[in-house]
Amino acid sequence: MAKNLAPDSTRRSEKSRRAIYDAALALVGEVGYPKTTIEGIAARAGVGKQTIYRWWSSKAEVLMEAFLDLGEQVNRDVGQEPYVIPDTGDLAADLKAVLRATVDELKDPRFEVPSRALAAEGVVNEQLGRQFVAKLLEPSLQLYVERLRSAQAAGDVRPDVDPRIALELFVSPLAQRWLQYSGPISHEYTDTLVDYALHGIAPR
Amino acid sequence: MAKNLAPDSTRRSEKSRRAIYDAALALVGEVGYPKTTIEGIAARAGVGKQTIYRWWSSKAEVLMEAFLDLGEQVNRDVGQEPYVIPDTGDLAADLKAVLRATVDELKDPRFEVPSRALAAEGVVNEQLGRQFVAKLLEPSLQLYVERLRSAQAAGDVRPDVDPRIALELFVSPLAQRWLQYSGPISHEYTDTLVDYALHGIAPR
Amino acid sequence: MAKNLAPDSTRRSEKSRRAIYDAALALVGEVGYPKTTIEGIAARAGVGKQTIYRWWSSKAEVLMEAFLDLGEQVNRDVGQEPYVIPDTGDLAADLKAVLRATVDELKDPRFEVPSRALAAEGVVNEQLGRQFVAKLLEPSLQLYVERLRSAQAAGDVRPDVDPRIALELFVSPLAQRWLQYSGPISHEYTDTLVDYALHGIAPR
Amino acid sequence: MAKNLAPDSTRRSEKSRRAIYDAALALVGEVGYPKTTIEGIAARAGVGKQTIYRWWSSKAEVLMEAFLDLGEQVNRDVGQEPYVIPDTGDLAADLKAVLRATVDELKDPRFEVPSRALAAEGVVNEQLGRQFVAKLLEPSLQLYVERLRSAQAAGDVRPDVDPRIALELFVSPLAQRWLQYSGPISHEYTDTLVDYALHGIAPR
DNA sequence: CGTTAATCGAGACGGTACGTCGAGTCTTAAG
DNA sequence: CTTAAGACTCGACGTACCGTCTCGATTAACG
Repeated sequence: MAKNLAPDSTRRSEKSRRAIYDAALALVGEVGYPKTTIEGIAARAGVGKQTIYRWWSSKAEVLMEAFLDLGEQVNRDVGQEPYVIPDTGDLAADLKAVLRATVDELKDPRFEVPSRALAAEGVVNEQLGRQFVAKLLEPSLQLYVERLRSAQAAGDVRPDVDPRIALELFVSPLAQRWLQYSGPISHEYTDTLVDYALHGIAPR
Repeated sequence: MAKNLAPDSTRRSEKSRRAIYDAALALVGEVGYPKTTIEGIAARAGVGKQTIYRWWSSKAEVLMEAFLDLGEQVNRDVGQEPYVIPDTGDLAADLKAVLRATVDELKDPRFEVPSRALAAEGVVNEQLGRQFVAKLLEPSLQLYVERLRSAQAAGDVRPDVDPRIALELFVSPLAQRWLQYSGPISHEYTDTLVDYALHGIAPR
Repeated sequence: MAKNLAPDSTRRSEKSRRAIYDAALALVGEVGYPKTTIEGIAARAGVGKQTIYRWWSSKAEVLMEAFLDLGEQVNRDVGQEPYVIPDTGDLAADLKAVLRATVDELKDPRFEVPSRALAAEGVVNEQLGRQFVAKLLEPSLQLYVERLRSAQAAGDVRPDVDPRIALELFVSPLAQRWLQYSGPISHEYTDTLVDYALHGIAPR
Repeated sequence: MAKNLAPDSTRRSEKSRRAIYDAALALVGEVGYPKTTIEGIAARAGVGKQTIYRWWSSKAEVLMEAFLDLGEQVNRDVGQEPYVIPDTGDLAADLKAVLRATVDELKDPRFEVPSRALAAEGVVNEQLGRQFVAKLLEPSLQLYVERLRSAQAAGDVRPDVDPRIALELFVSPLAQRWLQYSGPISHEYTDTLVDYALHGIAPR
């Protein structure tokens, strides 16, 4: 009997999956996350509702995969390197450059709506939140860890500093302002963050 | 004609308002935000749905006010000062103390569920997000601004530093870890943040 | 104690009563009986809801009184005689004339909507139905009874015939066709009814 | 697009339909028509409200079909002939017999409440009223038409009489008394109606 | 002829039902 | 066995009215 466990993924329709991803992202972009419904995604994708329920367990999960897929797709298109932090030897300049790029990306509506949607869901749904962090946030943060390690090797960062924590000094403020609308975001702002973070706010 | 705008707030039932606040907070605590419904709040409060719709325009708004009210209530009970940052002259120690208290509060389930709910809604609903910031977040942050200004006067913080930005160096990382489950939260962690923020991560 | 019983009718506002009658009839005419609401009547009459509930116990009752009042008003305007059945000595002609007038009245939209509303309510609400009959229907039927009695005296109707039943032979068919849309209504039709009723359908 | 028109009736759940008919009739019988609600029918039938709204557009329509179905069901149970008017050759006796049976039926509460409900709704809602007549009333009246035609052939009714009108002489008075509570209903009463109708009220 | 108690307009209140939407499950027919 | 389609039960939505209940602000009978 035991019929309901584990659909056979070898028989899965690739076309439907693509259509679902596309529909989900399009709808979230057009009407926002709360008004995006499974029913709506199915209709837009020309797919039965069951096809969605068979492979995903929630709207958030669909969107998460769609978003991840979008990322991979973009990466495949652009080149293989997902995106890296430059290492010119000038730590401050490198960090400022990356953060400026991040500021621009955060303001790109193509990414903004689904990112917010996922982030918001993650705040309230711990499981999804951890997934979001593991699959989307942490990989990016690891790039900073690496850059900071390299800076430690070059003597530009104190050796006793924990890079995973240090990076939060400039990344988290930006993240918070964006997430919570707690302040304006600009290149000057992130430049200032880098300066403060590198040298502290206490007088030398 | 124009009859539907602005109910007469002088005739508002205080008892109903209280009951609605209580029910909303209780339900959010018990079943979580998404499963908290207007219908449920009304039923629990022993109130007609219309009485909620008359005075609030969304579940989020109800919860926001309920939460604000809870804060005020607690403040009234405890004493008049909402809560302040000590100024012992030792900036690092003062900040560490407050942040440790914040860590504890963030883990208190009484506040955690509704806070998350509101924060999450604010991520996705800009209007509410800005309200959340203005009414709940910014007032707290202003306390840090004041403490940092005092530290600048005492020569413990460089005079060219913008306190509103500087405070984010230690507040935002904690906020992000809490909001996004992007890392563990502990007293050691916040102590470290203060140290890094005050003196920077670059060698002197 | 006993405060709620019997409002003091000497203090009753005549202006409000008139306004309520007018509003009720206007609304029933405009939107039909089911969409006519107490709230709507009150708003239209510029009257508090309580003023309606104080003096009437249901929508149907308001409408009934409004309709009765309308009748009296019309009678007052036209002349004192409500309306009578002529007695020219020619029974068939007299009945045909009255029924032709009735046909015309039934088609007058000014009376049709509220009459139907009341009649319908009376079908389902026995108390109101009996009131409707007693106050509106029976007085009219009594006129036929009198005319038939006079005809019996003149030898135009068999003396053993019960006039109260006899009148139904021509009145009820018209009433049913009108009430139930069970057939078209015309002067020819009522003429035929009178002929059949007077002489029967069996051959002599 | 155009998705909302015409649900696929081949996939309709027969079980739900039956349950809805049963619930509707039961509720109308128990609490009366005005207190019978779609919500109540759905709950009683163990059915989603949408399933009702999908297939019917109003409470009246549901009840109408339920009532029609009840009739068919009864007919199926009893025998194939719906019910006929006897033709013993004695027209008066035959009519009296049928009308006596009708009187009894009109007093049977099993039929009375829903019949009144439908009739009342039909008074005020022309579309439904005509449906009521077409599906329920007229078929019964046709039986009288046929019996009268047969009587005409036998020379018991004048050949120039229109049977469709003639039947109203005895049917409509009964109908009106029942519908409007305008008089008592009894076997003697209907007998009298038949006598009057057949021979007229004028002396021979 | 003021007093005062009831009625008045207004509308907030606790409720019930409305008709709609979407969730997630289940069934059917086609491939 | 998966798929598109969509009917099903369920529950919440936000709205409309119900009938009850305060509120001042008029009134109108009577003291």
